[in-house]
Amino acid sequence: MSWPPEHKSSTRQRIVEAAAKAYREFGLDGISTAEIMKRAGLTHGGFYAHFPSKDALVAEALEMARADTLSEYGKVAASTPEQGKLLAIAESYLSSRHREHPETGCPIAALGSELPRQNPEVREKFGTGVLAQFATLARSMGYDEEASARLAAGTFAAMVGGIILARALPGSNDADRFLAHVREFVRDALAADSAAGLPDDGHGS
Amino acid sequence: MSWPPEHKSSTRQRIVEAAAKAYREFGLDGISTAEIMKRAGLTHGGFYAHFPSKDALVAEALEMARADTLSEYGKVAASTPEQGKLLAIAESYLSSRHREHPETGCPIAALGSELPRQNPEVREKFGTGVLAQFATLARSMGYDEEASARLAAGTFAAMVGGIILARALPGSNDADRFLAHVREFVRDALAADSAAGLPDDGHGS
DNA sequence: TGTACATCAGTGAACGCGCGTTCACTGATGTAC
DNA sequence: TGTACATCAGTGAACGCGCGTTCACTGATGTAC
Repeated sequence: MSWPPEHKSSTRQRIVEAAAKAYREFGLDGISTAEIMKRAGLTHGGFYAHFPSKDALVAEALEMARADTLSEYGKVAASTPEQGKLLAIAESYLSSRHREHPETGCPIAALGSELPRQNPEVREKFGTGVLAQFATLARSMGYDEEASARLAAGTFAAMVGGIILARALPGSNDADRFLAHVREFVRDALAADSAAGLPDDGHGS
Repeated sequence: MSWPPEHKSSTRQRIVEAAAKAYREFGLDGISTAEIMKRAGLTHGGFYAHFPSKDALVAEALEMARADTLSEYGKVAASTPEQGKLLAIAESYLSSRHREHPETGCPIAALGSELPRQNPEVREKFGTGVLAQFATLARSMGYDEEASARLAAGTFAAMVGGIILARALPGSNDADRFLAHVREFVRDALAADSAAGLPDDGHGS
């Protein structure tokens, strides 16, 4: 053992971090392992000393990006009273800042439509993480189970779709106006629901 | 002029159709021009007699997919009374069938997160189309302008995000349950809003 | 304390392969006579 | 009506190029004495 044991693992960590950022910025097919290694301060030859394949790096990078995003919105939730957590997360997510910075934002918004085409390992790992994250989110909402699943699902969908659509629009003015409309929509939807009362699931129609 | 004039243009049409379907199924980087030509019943060499570059085909294929999707939901709207059009479109969009068939579905749901990374021509053309389509949708809703922009934006976001998330989840049971929750969320949101009255924009808080 | 050594993280050249693109050619078509 | 011809849609081989991956080598490190 000639190197400090933490040396290799910290290098590995640096590669995963570089990948998590670069994949969100350029897409899973938009940046090479060589370029990622370069961004981690290394040459491409050493890649396979750390990972068995590119797909293995993709899986780890997605996992890191997802966990980072979760913890970021966990902080938002922590500083908000019980009833307002979901709305606070949604408004923070549906921001111009998030729209402008995919590389540090939610990996589902940055890479969502590429996920179904990844190999089964990558897809299953990430999908399971998303599902668990979503269930945790829903349960912490303070509604009964059926109502929280509905509110969390709808809000989550509007968040992801809102950012993806805003990024697809040409011109930041239209994009920001669109985002503002989605925030208002979510705010009204959550307000209407909590006004309808908590014990009952407040289900209209 | 030795060939009937419509011959070349119908071949070209066949290529665009094959591309529109294949890109939605495999992604913009997931299928080669050679394979698309094969699916159109041709060999790859002839590609550049029809298009100046792959990007040109991408732009046309996205445009066709977008227009097709618009007209499909236009039919749904046409067979629904004024107040229910938006909800009818959303429920049809947020279906298991749509989740299972990206290749004939909405190109934003299939390719949304790849769009910001396309070249400016492709991005601008498609983004402008989406914006125009969205504006048309909003105006035909029968609400006042501000309210329709808000409802159309939020519903549109929930539609796109709902399908993308459902496709990212592992296992069709969880995916379909998620889609059902998003449909309920949208239904409640639209019902709450129309209950709040039309002349005023029904805007809470 | 200083030197020889074994380890192994990292280097850099090379490999197939598939891609977008190019181009000389082929052969089916409608036209001229 | 039949034949020679010009046109051009489509063919298929070839081209660079960048990618993921492999591998023989280098040189910085901690250890043994």
